[in-house]
Amino acid sequence: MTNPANASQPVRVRFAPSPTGFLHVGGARTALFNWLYAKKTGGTFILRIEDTDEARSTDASTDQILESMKWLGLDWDEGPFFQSQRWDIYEEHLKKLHEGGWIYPAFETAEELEAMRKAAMDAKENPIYNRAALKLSPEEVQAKIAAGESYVWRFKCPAGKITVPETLMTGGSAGNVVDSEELGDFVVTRATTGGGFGKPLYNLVCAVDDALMGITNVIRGVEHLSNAPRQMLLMQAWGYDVPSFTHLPLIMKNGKKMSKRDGDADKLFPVSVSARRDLGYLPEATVNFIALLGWSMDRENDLLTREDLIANFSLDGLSKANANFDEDKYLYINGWYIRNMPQAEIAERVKPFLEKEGLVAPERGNAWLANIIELERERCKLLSEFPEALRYFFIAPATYEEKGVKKLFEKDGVTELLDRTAAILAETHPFDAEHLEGALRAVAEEKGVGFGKVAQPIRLAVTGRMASPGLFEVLIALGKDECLARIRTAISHIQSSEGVPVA
RNA sequence: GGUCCCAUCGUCUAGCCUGGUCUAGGACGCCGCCCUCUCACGGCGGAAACAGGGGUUCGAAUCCCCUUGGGACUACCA
Repeated sequence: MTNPANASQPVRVRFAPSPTGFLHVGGARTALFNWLYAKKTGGTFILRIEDTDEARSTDASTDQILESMKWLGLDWDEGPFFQSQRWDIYEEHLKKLHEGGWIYPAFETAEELEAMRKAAMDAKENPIYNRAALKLSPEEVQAKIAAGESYVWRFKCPAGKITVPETLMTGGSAGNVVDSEELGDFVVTRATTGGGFGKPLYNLVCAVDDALMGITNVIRGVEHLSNAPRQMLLMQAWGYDVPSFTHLPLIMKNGKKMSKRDGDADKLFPVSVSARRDLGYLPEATVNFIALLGWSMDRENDLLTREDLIANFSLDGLSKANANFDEDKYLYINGWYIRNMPQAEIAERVKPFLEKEGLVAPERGNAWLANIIELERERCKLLSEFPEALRYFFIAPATYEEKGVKKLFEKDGVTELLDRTAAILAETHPFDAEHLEGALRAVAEEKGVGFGKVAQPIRLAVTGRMASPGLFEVLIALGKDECLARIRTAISHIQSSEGVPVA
């Protein structure tokens, strides 16, 4: 086996997305693992944009990928490099391949190839190219080119078994052993005419760049496993060192590979990083969660900081089995970060989500805002849940939870209770937790009921809900006047002939 | 169809390479209890897995083979 280039050199890894859509969580994990490996080893993380498919690549996509990487905190040391700006380099390499007799033109049309493939499959054979073009004499080739026939360049795979320096998907061997004849003479350029080379294709540009950029470890999704031997053959044809390869297991969703083709159709569970961000997932939670897809730090801990990840990441700790994208766990981890973030920090992050829903109260001030966010944070697992959770602090309830209305407002004596409580509240000075508790306990005692019997109707009257943070905190945040107004509104609803409006 | 990869609780996984310490550990989810003005948070406890079959061995989740299951690739995309 070829000596991997990473024997003792400093680590150089890369993330090489194609800008044909957004960065999805699978790509993010690939980027993260590369980034982590670089950080852990003190190596270099390179970003390369694989935009050789001019028909499908867009600048908007590149922008979105870069933005998502930044949001995740995956900063790169070199790049971004764009393959579309490196045509000359690939042309040079094509020339070398040609001079070395490694490539040859093949004239079959796509339709012919498709028919051959189908025939091979029907005959239960491996559908690889039959090398018909290789049997053409130089004169025949010249004649076809002169006649303006379209052709592609194919790489002539040498016979024999080759061992790709793969670290993970080895099938129990020292590397990934493949019979190069089963690879087929793969295509390295797009179709062209007139004797030139045509635009280079993925396997070629990837091999050139990985070699030229001095990549020591190619870490990418397992869907590229079968490309590794081809890229290795190419690198060897040029006389370059071959990096070591680590092919990551797939991230599955609903039993199949999670792909950007799945899109963000599912509004609750989109696959793009940017849509997750808009839903209120945190970058630290996202990084933590995707790191756990195919890797684990130890047998105990799942809540990992970026520092934990860097300090403990290792290619040896990688799992080979495909990982299922567990939404529940993602949500749990996100909630954990929301709960454990510094107070000022969480307030800053929630603010834009509130503003987007028009929930602003400049007259209350920033301290008040931070306070109410603090009150609800343990009930929210996504930043986008805050607007609904905090709505009653900004707007008096127009409706009341139906279950609560039945259970609390339709009970005998509730108006008296509410009325009495309002009266006591009105006399409570100062309006703080200590005095509030004294006041409400006094009402409970006076009525001969448990404390909850007093607290619950008040909560429903003031928030419209059955559940909320501690009642005193809510009342204080709202202020005495607002509380009294809401209680009176509730009473009038209960007494009105139309009944209480329910949600 | 061909080639290749993979296989521990429902899910993410530890353990597997270097067989015995595994009556298989943790986490999410689920259930129960506690805390409690509700919800949530938190605490405690519970149910829950080595895909099946053959070997090798004194001994296998760990090594080998087969079966089954899942997946990827099979483009003049990346």
